[in-house]
Amino acid sequence: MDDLPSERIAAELRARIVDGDLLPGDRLPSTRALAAEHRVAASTAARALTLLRDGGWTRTVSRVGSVVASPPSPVRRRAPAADPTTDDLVAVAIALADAEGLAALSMRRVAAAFGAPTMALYRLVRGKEDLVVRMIDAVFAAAALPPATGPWRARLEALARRQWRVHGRHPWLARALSLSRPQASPALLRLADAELAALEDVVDDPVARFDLHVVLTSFVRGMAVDLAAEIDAAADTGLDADTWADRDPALREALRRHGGPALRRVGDYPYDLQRIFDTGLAALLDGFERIGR
Amino acid sequence: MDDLPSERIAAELRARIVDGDLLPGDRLPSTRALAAEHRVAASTAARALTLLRDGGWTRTVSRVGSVVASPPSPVRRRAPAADPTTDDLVAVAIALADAEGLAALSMRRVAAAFGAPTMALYRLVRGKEDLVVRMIDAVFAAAALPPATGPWRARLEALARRQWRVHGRHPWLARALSLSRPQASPALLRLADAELAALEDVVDDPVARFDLHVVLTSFVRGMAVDLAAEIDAAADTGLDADTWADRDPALREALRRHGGPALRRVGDYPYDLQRIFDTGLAALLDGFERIGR
DNA sequence: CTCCTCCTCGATACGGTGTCTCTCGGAACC
DNA sequence: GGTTCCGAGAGACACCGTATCGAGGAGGAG
Repeated sequence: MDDLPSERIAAELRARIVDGDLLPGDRLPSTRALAAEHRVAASTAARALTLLRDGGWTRTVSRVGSVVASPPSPVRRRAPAADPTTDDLVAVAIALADAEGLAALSMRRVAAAFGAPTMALYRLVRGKEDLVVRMIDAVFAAAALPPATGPWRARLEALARRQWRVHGRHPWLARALSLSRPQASPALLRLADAELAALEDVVDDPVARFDLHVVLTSFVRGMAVDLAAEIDAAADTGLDADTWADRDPALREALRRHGGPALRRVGDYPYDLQRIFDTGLAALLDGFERIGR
Repeated sequence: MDDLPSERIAAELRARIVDGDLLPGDRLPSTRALAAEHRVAASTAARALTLLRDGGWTRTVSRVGSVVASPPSPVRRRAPAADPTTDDLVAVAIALADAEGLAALSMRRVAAAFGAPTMALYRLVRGKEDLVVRMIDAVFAAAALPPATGPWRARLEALARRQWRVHGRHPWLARALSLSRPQASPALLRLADAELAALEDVVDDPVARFDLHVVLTSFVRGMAVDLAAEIDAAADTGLDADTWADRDPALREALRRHGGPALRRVGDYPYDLQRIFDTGLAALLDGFERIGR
């Protein structure tokens, strides 16, 4: 994470401030001095200073340079001067991914849609992975949490269906979730909290409770992969095949060649993911009920 | 699937042979003639002829060109002279993905590991997606199917655990499955068949049966995404964190900031995916049992 | 008002990706 | 032995994510 030279330099300076080596009011080394000391470009050193300023560690004093700020108040550090347009950027990226899929989500294309030069994105976002994580958080944050009252089963069902609907609206989501390592997204944490609260009525053991939360989430995510495939298969072919095997002749052929007797006995299968999701969710919650008893 | 010009041409010629338009011993159009007729590069036309020859439809006669072969015996067609090195290539690719992850799986790197120039891969494999699909098929085909006898629950459990173990051995698999559109892989079809056979003892309605199959498969796949993240997180950090929040300080911090009361009540959570998988599988099969009754 | 310092910005560059194309060397027949 | 043909592989192409660095503007000091 701290692989960028600018971040390495910023971290080092931050350490000196924390250690008391640099006191409030002290001047930090100038951009030029930093550049020479660390053998990096001046702009790299400048970005290190910017990072510190954005973090509230320093302030810039005209004609003097960067100066260690007064011990940052908790409030200051809690809201690190988030550039308001970052949210706009994320919204644009979501729209692009919705329209053209995750594969089309390149920094250059997002920048074009955003009306900014490519490298301007890197001032709002740490990199592509950061952008994707913010997109994930944003789509989950957009839908309101269902009320936290009533029987646990109804609450869990509502929560699962909420996630399912988000996946339906944003087909890229399942792939993004499986590509990016699980992140501490506020919206996802709120979701987890709501699920855990509902699960408190199912099992007392907190570990078992969390296990069930992971199970439910994984189930929805697993189904969402199918949903994503379904949605952009429909987008590709223009028609959404009702029947599984109709979707593509190669599949039907392979089925004929490699499919065993049980598969053949199924015959024409009306492929309807919503029905399958309902079935699976009901089965899983039935299982939860049995655990509770 | 038949998007490549060479395959389109091969398919057309194959159709003419099947129709009797071209009889055994007849000369096929020369490479040049095909190229001119279809307005493609000579090498493309040549590849079409190669495809036919590899499929056993034609043989090459010196100084004459391609000639329609005698009606291929069933045996011949069953084993379409599969270039034996394709399997070697897939094995090399699997080893590379196991060792360095899906991100490192580039055609150039596979070619280097395979000891061949990059473009040589394209004679064994249609492209990268084709390679990945073959990898998926290969890893599922490698493990033997459990015996198809005994109570349905034990059979389903064995099948699910088998898939789970495959995911554990090949962490790239979950991501590959979610990236590639579902393919008609022989090994996966055999798996589906076995699951459906076991499910025949659960529900009579074939549609509901297939629904349950999709549910079970999706559950395993969803859990496998977590498994993949876990495995390569462990590979990155070197240590495998027993406790969920220990894994990375940023997560702990986010938990403190955004985590709600229910999340906090969980406290230190021993993160053990095998236990979670067991719990989830048991819950799901409990649900299946209730449907059966 | 002028000058000078500093910083911000974005064009460019780099090392990668998957795949197509085209040229060249060599083998096989007249 | 000359010519024809084919296949192999090097390079080209259009992208990707992002580090770097030169040019430009903003803003305070004198």
